[in-house]
Amino acid sequence: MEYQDVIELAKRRAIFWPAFDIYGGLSGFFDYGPVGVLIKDNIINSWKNVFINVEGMVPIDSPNITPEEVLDASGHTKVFTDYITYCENCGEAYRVDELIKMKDPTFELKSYDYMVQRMQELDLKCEKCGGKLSKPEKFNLMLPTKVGPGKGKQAYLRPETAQGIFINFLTYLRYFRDTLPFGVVQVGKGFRNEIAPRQGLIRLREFNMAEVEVFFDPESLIWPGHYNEIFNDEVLLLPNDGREIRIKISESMENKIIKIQPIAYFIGLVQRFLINIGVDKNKIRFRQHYPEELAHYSKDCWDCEVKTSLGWIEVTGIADRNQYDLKQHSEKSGVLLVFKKKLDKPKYITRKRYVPIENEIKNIYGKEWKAVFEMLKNLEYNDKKPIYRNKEIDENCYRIEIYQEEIKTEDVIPWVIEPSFGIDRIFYSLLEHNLYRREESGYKVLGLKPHIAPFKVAVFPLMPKDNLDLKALEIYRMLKNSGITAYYDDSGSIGRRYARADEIGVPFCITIDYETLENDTVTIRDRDTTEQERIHINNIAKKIKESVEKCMMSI
RNA sequence: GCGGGUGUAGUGUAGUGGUUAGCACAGGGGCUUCCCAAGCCUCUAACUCGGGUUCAAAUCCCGGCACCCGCACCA
Repeated sequence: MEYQDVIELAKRRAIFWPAFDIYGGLSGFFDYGPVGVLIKDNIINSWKNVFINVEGMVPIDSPNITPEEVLDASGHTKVFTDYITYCENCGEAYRVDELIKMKDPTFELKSYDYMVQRMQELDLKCEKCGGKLSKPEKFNLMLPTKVGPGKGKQAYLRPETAQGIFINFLTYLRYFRDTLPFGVVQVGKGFRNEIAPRQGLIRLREFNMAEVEVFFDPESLIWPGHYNEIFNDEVLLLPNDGREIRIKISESMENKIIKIQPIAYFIGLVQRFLINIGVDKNKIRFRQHYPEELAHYSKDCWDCEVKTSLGWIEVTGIADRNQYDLKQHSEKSGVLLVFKKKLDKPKYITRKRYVPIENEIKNIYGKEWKAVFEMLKNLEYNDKKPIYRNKEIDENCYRIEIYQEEIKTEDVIPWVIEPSFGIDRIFYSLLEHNLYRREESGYKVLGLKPHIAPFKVAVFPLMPKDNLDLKALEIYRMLKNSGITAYYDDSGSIGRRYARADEIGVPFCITIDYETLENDTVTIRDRDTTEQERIHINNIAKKIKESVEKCMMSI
C-alpha cells in the first residue's frame, strides 16, 4: 500500500503519530503507541536474536549524552558543523569552505571573520545565477547540551551509537579473552538535527538505531559466522560502477565486486533478516556508495535499500570503518585501543640496561642504597649518566649490559566493519509491505508474521452473554498466563471484531461459542486465509507458540 | 532553509462571510443464538494556533506551527 494508507491506519489504530501534537507539534519527532511499541519491540527482538543469539555477538548500552572530546576524536564536531551560505536571489545553498576552496585550495577555516574576509576578497557569487550570497550561518547537525551546573561541560546527544562501542574496546577485548574477531551490538537512540525532516518515520531527528561493530585482525578479515549457509543466497547489487546485477554472495566475492568477506557476509545476513521479519524479498537491493558520498570515517559502504511508495529508502548501511575510530580515540585519549598480536616468530631487539652493583652502592650511599639500587634497576637506558639527588651516580655503582629483548607480540589496531540499522525505517517498510486490502470487503489487513505481530491472538465470545463472555475471559487469562500476548474484544458483531484484529496484524482469532460450553473446543481463525478450524482449548497455546517459534530466524 | 499547496470529530470528507457546522465510517450504550466491518434504536465527538478586517470569519488578510509536493540538505 501507499504512504498515506499507512499513515491513516497508524493514526487511527494508535501505532504511531507526530509527537507533541497538543502543543502544535515539532517536526522530526514521533510517538509510538500501544500497537507500535509492541511491533517495534518485536522487530528489535528478532534483530537481537540474529546478532546476539545466532551470530554470538554481545550487547552494550551506553549513554545518549556524549562529552565533546569523544566526538572531537571521532570527527563529528568538525564534520557535523558546516557554515552554509544562501544565494539571496535564487536560494541555492552552499558550504562556504568548499566554495572558497574552489578558488583558494590552501584555505583553512581559522575563524568566522577570516572566512567572511576571504569570501569578500575572492568576490564569491552564486554559482548558478551570480546572485549575492548571504552571511554564513553555522549549522550543527548534532544537538548540543551542557552537563553539570554553571558553565557546564559541553556535550552532545550522540549522532550514532557506535562511539559508545569503540571507546569500550578494551573491556570487550578482555571479555572475549583477547581473541579477534568479535562483534558488539547496541540498540538505542541516535539524534541528528536534520535541516528538513520529511516523510514521517523516514527522516527523524530522534531515531532508533541498531548498530553492530565487528572488530577484526586487519590481516584476517573473515567473519566466522555461517558463510557456507548464506553464500548461495542471491542479492541485487548496485556497485558504484553503474551496474545492477543479481548475483550469488559467493560469486560477488569471486568477481571482486565485494572485496572483503565480512561485507559480503553481512549483506547476505541483512537480507535474510529483512526477509525473515517480513520485508518483501523483491524490494531489497544493496547499493555501493560513490567515493564522494562516503562518510568521513569510511572507506567503503554498501547501503541496503528497500523499495517503498516513497522510493528506495536506506534501511541499513554496511560500512568499512577500517581503523579510523580506534586510531582516533587512541590518539586523543592516550589509551592505546589495540590488541597484542602474537608474532609468528619472536623478534629480538638489542638493548642496553643498567646493572646496579650492590656493594659499591652501599659504600657510597649508606642507608639510602636501596633507593639508588632500585632506581638504576628500573631506569631505561639512555646516553646520559644516571642522576640521583641532582648528582651523577658514580660509574662504579653499575655496569651497562647489552642484552637481547624478546618481543612476542605487536600492537595492532583492529579493523572495523559496521552494519548499522535504522529501526524506524525498517518498521515503516514492514507496515507498507504487509498492508493490503481484503478484496471482498475492502478493509485493511496488516499481514505481519506471527513473531512480529503486536498480539499473537485475539479472544472473542461469540456474544457477550450466556456465560460465553465469562468462558472467553477464562481462556484469555489462560493464554496470557502461558506467556502469549493476547487481547480480548467483546464489542460489536463478530465480523467487526475480526476486522479490528486484522487491521493491527493479529494472526489468530479464537471464538468461544455455545459448543465451547459443551466440549471445551473453540474455533481458531487464520488471518491470512480467514479459514477456521475447531481445536481444544488445551491446544491453543501450543499451536500459537509453534507458529511464532517457526518464524524466528535460525541459520 | 527556499518556492508552491493543504489544515473541519478518532479517520475520510461537505461546507466561499450570517448553517443548531452536514455526511460516512469508526467509537460508547442497548436490542437481536450474531462466525467475517450485518440490522435497528441511541449517545459521544471537530473548524491547527495567534492576530487583523467586518455588525458578523471555518470561510477574507497577516503571522506562527504542522503536513504534502518540488529544490537544497541528509556526516
